[in-house]
Formats: sequence, structure tokens, C-alpha cells
Amino acid sequence: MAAPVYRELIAASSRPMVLSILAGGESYGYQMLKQVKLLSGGSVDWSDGMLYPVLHRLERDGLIAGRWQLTDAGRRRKYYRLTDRGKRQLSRDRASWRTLTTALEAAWGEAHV
Amino acid sequence: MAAPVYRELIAASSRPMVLSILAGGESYGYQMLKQVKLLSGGSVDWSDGMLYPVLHRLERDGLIAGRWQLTDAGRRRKYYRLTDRGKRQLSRDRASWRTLTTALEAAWGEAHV
DNA sequence: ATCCTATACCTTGTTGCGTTATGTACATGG
DNA sequence: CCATGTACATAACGCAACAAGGTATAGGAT
Repeated sequence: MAAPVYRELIAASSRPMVLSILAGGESYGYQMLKQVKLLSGGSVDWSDGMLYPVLHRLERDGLIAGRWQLTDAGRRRKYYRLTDRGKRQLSRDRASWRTLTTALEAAWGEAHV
Repeated sequence: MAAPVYRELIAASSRPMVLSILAGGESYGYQMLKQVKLLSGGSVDWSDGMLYPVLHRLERDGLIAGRWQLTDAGRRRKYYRLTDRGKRQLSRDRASWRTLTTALEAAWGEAHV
């Protein structure tokens, strides 16, 4: 039903999406998978094999920070929070996204599509 | 001066950008490099080593069609035009872009950034 | 004459990253 | 007892941007 988003756009949106979600408070991988699907109305369906490496890179680069937590049910979760570096990166990513969207809209306009 | 756009976003935008430009009429590689820089206010600065392979892929996949032309000055140019397949792909890419932008804005809203 | 810049195209090696598949482990419902 | 959901992780594969290099012509500056 919902048209799937093409590969490169998944790659381009993963970092700003994760950082944006964490800007709203702590979260963990599995929850973010659901969150993204919800936010996109089902069109963005991340695989876990894609998300976890993303989270590891963001943590390695100091944009997010993780801590292990045990639930009452005995399940382990890795909660992540946004760091100051992450906040700055999010600002830059939002600016980039706006720049590209503006440029694309300009091209769409000139072509009167 | 203009903040550069990050790598993955370049990748994600190259196809819809090229298709959009060609939706406005024929063009060639070198001209598109200038056009993109103009449309983005200088923020999107494609390298030729990135664009030409993109054009070759799009032509291979039948989304654009090229023809060689000689200018009066004796320079060779490869002019490209949008095919019907390319038009359909452009529609899908625009839809994907809108979907992601909406999802990101939803995330930004929830985080009241 | 020589050099630099602009025009105009192309390709190769390196690196990064999504996808697919697989693995581990616990909890719950049928 | 077994499938599904929760929750994380990694490895092989393929694709694509980036940096750097190459070919070629034209015009202006030194």
C-alpha cells in the first residue's frame, strides 16, 4: 500500500531521523524501528540489520551515547541519548535537508512538473 | 561559505535532481553541474566524477537518452533528454522525497526542536 | 611562446553503507 | 511445544560517492 522509499533516501535520512527521535528523549533500537514506521505512515520500514550499525556508528562518532538497561521482564535494552555533538549535527543535517528540498523544488518549478 | 551537504544526501538527490532538470528540457553534463549549483544557491557542488557515472547509469536503465552533438566551437557534448520511464521514475522519487520530508518534520515536531 | 583557466568528457581505487541472511536469547500465547 | 514478538548483533555482497588522474580544445594573460 505505502510506496517504499528508495535505498539512497533511506541512507540519507537515517542519521537525521535517529537524531531527531532522540532529541525527543531517550529511546532504544527496537522502539525506534517502530517509531520510524509510525512517523512515516508505514512507508519507511527500516530493517534491524540496517539500524544497529547506524546506532554503533553514531555512538562511535560521539553523536549519541548508549547505556544498557534491564527491564522487569528480564530483557536487555540499550538506551541511547543525544549528545551535544549530536545536537549540533542534527542542526546541520536539518539545514542540509532544507537546502536540498529547496533546490529540488526549484527544479520542479522550472520544469513546471 | 554555503554549508556543504552531506554525502548520503548527495546520493539520494542526484537521480531526482537530474531527472527534474531534464524535465525542463535537454541538457548536458557540464551544464547540469552549473545548474545544480545555481539552483541550490551554491550549497550543492557536484563533482564531475560523481555526475558522469550517474548519467551513465540513468541512460543504462533507460530513464534518460543521450545523443552526441558538436558545437560550432568544435567541442563535443552529450545532450540528454528524459524518457517516459524517466518521467515515471521522477514521479516516484518526488513522492519518496515528500514522504521522508513529512516523516522528518513529524519527528522534528515531536522533539519540538 | 607559454601558462592558466574554462569547457567537456571519462575512469580507477578506496571507502562507506544498505541489504540479506544468520545467530543469540528470553517471554508469551496457543 | 512451537510460533511469534521482543531485543540485540554480525558477515558477505553489491552499489555508489569521492579523490585523483587522464584526454582534448579554446581563449586570455604574462
